[in-house]
Amino acid sequence: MSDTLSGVFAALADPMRRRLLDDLDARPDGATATELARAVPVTRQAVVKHLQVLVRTGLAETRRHGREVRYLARPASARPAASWIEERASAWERRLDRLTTLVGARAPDEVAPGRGPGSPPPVR
Amino acid sequence: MSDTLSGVFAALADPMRRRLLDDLDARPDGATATELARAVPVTRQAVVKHLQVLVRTGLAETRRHGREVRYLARPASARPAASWIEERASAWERRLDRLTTLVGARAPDEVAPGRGPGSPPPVR
DNA sequence: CCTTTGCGCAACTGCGTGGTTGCACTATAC
DNA sequence: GTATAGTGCAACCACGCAGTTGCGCAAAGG
Repeated sequence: MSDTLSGVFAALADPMRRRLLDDLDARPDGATATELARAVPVTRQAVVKHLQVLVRTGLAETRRHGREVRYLARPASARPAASWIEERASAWERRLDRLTTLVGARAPDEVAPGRGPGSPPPVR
Repeated sequence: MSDTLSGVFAALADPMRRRLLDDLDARPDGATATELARAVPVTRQAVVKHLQVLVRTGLAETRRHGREVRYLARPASARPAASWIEERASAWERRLDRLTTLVGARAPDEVAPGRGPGSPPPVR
């Protein structure tokens, strides 16, 4: 999972982590692990681990104030993940459109020149 | 993890699964597990398991033709996940905007959306 | 008929990880 | 000073999962 995309997806796959991220997102000046742990049915240590995952994937960052460590949300780091999904989904929809227009045109011989080089659309 | 959002995120967290999804996405009429397994350095069984995960989360569907089972991509099922991210990211940016205007408008050249995680805005 | 090919099921292993407990350390409060 | 949170580190356990191997079975193709 050294790949950053996998990291983001994996981080967001855990409901607890999404919950913490939301909690963090609601506090403009962040929160400490112990604060967050009070609102959640797990140990502070567990919360810390989750926060470390978020930090490691860039979804959160830390800032020290005296002896306490405040965590801040950085949801923008998840944008590439959202883009990945969106690319596939829209590509699929484009293909669907092409297909339906093709069927509607009911003329296999006047098929439009495929997209790009190397990938002709052999509808089989 | 019975929650569907977690399922989608978890499914996409695996590079192999994303790879298979892309491979599937490239074939308009789907592909069988054995076909996909030929292009990938793992067993057919492993591919089948991955495909089952994709089906279970709605990211793919199956269709039987005779004795073979073709898998089709359904990337649109991941849209809710993308939306989840996008909501948080944009909310965070709104908050940032509010903050910067509050601090004093002399700021940042750009707070525009759509950049990678590598260049965090100058939150100071 | 028999052979081949592809699918499905089950068991097993290795590893990552969510969660816990316990303890040591350090900065604040009294 | 002492007491009191708050943080960090480490060991440990349970569970899930990616991946493998092995086998059985059904559908095509001779």
